[in-house]
Amino acid sequence: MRADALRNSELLLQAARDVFVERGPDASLEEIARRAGVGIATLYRRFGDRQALMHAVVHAALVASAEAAEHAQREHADPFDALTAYVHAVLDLRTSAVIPVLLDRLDLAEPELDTARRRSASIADRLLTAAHRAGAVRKDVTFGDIGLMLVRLSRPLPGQIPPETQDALAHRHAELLLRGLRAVPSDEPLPGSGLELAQLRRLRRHAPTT
Amino acid sequence: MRADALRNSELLLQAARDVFVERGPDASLEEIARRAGVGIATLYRRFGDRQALMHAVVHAALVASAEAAEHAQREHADPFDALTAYVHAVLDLRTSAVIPVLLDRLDLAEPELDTARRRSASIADRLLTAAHRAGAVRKDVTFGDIGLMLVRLSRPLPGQIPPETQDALAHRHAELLLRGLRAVPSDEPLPGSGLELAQLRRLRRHAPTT
DNA sequence: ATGTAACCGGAGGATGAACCTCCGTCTAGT
DNA sequence: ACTAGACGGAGGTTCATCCTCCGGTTACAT
Repeated sequence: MRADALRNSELLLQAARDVFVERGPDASLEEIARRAGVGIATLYRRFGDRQALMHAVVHAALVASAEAAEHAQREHADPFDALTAYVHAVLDLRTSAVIPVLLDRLDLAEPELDTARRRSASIADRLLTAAHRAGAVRKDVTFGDIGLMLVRLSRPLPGQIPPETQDALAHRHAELLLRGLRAVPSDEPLPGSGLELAQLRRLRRHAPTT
Repeated sequence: MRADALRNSELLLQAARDVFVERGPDASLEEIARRAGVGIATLYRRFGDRQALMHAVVHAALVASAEAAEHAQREHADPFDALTAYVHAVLDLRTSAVIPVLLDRLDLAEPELDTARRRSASIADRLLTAAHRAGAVRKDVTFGDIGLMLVRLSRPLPGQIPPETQDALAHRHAELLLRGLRAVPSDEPLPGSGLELAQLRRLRRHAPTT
């Protein structure tokens, strides 16, 4: 593969990731090409169709975040620090932003994707389990909670906010979230995870939705 | 105004709010009409154009959440409980979801909108100030933090998730957030709000974005 | 330096979605 | 029972996106 072709492939993958995140799975392929700074023909030549492009984007995201998880585990002895590093890495990689957007359109049975998914999930799960075992994280916080909060933190805020600001805010709010996850002395169960729905319902008594 | 016309107006406002949240400010007006269960002509007859519809949606949202804030303050003696009730109410009203989506397209100078905005903001601000004064909320948590986290919590998650699940998750995650906001003994400043950016930078050293 | 295989960009016809008006029908309220 | 006022949806127009084809350009080996 020629060097320029390789470079354009990577530019297209990045652009596709960002545009899918912003505009959803039906985003214009021409906008992706435009954003990558290449012609539309180059996109079609490289990826054939929308499906193949989505597949490539998701595969790259899974591989990158698996590596990030391994790296976080290797570099940080303290489990909470490792988890924190992983959370920030995933925000930078936009993994949690792009995958849910494309999930419905993917063939998850496809072996290449399935392998990458399992690998990524198992390493991330190990990170949280370690944090739990060390007593660093609230007991009632699940893997799903963290995953979904990462989705929320990854998604771009609506309106015209410069990308650097978006990123800075996401990382700041991630810290806010991590404080919420952290085990504290007064460790009451969280409504919805267990039995304490009554308390939540009480607090939600408010003026009716008009 | 005839009763059926009034009912259709309200259905349209609700549908418009939801569709704008899901599809952004350029959402199809025909989809809005479809979702409201009325003909497209009814939408045009009632609101004239997209601009007027957006205006009406935002105005309704501001008024409703101002009322919710007053209600929360009136009903809860404890400032943290009041704040909690307000957060859950705003999630139900979708205020924080719809306003940022339409913000760029609105004429904020427009008096009717400006009045509603000031009123809503000042009441909400009073809620947080009270919580701060009571020492119930971390000192480095700003009004902007809460507002933006509400935006994140309000936005629909991508993919095919049933609305009830979306709502339940949003409220659960709101609790997670509120725990993070709550003042705790080991009350280190949050990176980004003050000076402690070095720590954040250290934790963010991870595998490079590919 | 030069040849060439591989790569590139963009024009352009086809398609389909959304806009917005017009008009014949229906019904809420007196 | 009457009618003012509200209703729905057809349809002409406009416009973005799709995807292919082809003439020009470039990386790289010799």
